[in-house]
Amino acid sequence: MPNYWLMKSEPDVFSIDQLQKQQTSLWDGVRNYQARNFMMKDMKPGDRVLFYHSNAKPPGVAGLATISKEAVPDPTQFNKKSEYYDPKAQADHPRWFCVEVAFAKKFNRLVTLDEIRKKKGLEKMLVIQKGQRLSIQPVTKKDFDIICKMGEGS
DNA sequence: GCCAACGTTGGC
DNA sequence: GCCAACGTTGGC
Repeated sequence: MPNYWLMKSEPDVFSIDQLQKQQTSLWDGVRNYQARNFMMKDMKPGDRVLFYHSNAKPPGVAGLATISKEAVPDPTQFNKKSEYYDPKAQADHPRWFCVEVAFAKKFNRLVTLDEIRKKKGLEKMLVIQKGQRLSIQPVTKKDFDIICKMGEGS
């Protein structure tokens, strides 16, 4: 049975269109322990993902992805030239992990944060809770399905 | 660009 | 282990 997630990305940095172009991508650069733990411990291949565009105008869910590989050490933590370089990470003791995601589909229309706020039944989604800024969040199947329908509508 | 909310760091 | 200072997120 798959789990359901919402993963945030700033479209200026990495968008659903880029994922579609390259089909798969490591979800690297996550530097938050709670988000890391979701990837390390809870995500497994086949899990479904709402691809959320944050810091966008407007922000919202742009499409769907699927977890294609379980977590591996995030290579950017060892790369001194990367903005995600972490001097405290050691090769034999990595600190950060990332899963691989595969493109699934781009919605016909963006499901905006504003619509999610107003939609009956989605009141409990973490993404609309005040102060919630975790970049990877668990989602219920019910909420996942509602968002999918909204994204496929006209 | 502002800033509320939250996470992390580091001195003690 | 506390907590002030600082950094980041992300909507607006």
